[in-house]
Amino acid sequence: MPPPRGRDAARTRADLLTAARTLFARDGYDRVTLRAVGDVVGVDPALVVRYFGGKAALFSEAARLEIDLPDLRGLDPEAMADALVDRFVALFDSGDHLLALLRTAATSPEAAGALTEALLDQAGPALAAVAPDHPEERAALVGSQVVGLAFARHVLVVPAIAAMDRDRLRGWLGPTLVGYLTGPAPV
Amino acid sequence: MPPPRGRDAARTRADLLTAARTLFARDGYDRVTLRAVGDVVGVDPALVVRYFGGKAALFSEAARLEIDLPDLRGLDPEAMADALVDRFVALFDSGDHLLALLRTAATSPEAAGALTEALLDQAGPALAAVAPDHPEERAALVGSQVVGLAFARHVLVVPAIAAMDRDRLRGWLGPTLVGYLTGPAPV
DNA sequence: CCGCGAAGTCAATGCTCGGTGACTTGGACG
DNA sequence: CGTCCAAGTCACCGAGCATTGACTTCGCGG
Repeated sequence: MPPPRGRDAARTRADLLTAARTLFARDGYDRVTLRAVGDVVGVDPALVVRYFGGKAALFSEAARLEIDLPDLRGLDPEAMADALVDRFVALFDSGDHLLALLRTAATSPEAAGALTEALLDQAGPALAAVAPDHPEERAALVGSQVVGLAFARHVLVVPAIAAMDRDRLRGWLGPTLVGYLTGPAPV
Repeated sequence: MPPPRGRDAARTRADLLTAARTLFARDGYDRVTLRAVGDVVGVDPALVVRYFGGKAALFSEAARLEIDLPDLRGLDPEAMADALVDRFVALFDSGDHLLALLRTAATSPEAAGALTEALLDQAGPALAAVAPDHPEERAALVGSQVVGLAFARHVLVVPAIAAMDRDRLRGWLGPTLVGYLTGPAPV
């Protein structure tokens, strides 16, 4: 049993935020109710709107994404593949931010914009830095495979993909991602 | 102006179905209302539940997916790549079934199951037929890239990807898909 | 021209949700 | 021990939704 919840606004706020993130990651924006968020923490739903201003604001704070790709320049292909897969897999295997954003992006243009922006503005430059040409296309293709993997693994839960450990993911996806980034462009 | 809607149940039903499919593809299950579906056709929402039994039944009829992959056996890699990309791109570039299912799968376990099942049971065997080993993993990886592409192109609308024509998609994705299917497996 | 069944309408019901504002309670501090 | 403000609660809107069942209207066959 956790210590019997003192009246600590900062702690309550933080608890609400992580509870919301978990629920958003599992159910998506529309199907999460402020009542449910409050229940998880054991607090009245009105507090949620008091602390965050409303459901939309709660979401945008809970789903803020930080991709933090390492510098890929100078890495040999193998190392680059490992770095990419490791970082992206960590992003959706541990941490609910990406999943919350992904689930919600499917039906909310704002969330879709936020996810696209995170992918393009945060991961984009690091990816483009090692692309010999067509940097936007290459970065976007990497993003598409990452998003597809996250979807298959956590939303669809395709058994063959959900069962892969990180090594296996590295083995399959590494070549694809590095190929998109540094391989030859079509015609 | 279309002919002033006679009282034709079959036609009304069909119109409702395609209207629903379009809306589901654009907004996802939760954000589509039976009122909206009725409005598109110019008919009372109660008719929708009369004809289909309810919103859930309407969706599952509207989003029924037929993937219809051609036989890939005996094709050289280039031809196989073209066949795969062409079919999958057609599936989400023209036709709302896949998009409706994809948008909804993000937040509905039933829709997620339906999409997974379509991918595995319909496309799976055709893909597995040309896989030298690990057929489930290979088919699932193809599926993950296809889903990611659909998501990036139609949900996120990443400019670099939304702008690609079919030839360019073939050039970028063909090698990846064929690589997943017939390339060497990791270690 | 009439009547009857199918096609479509209408109003109402019950539910859930986000958000609001007045209220109560806890605890730190003097 | 008492005061006082922040932390938390409570009851309550107003809106939107799917679904229901009784009603009305169209149009075809006789």
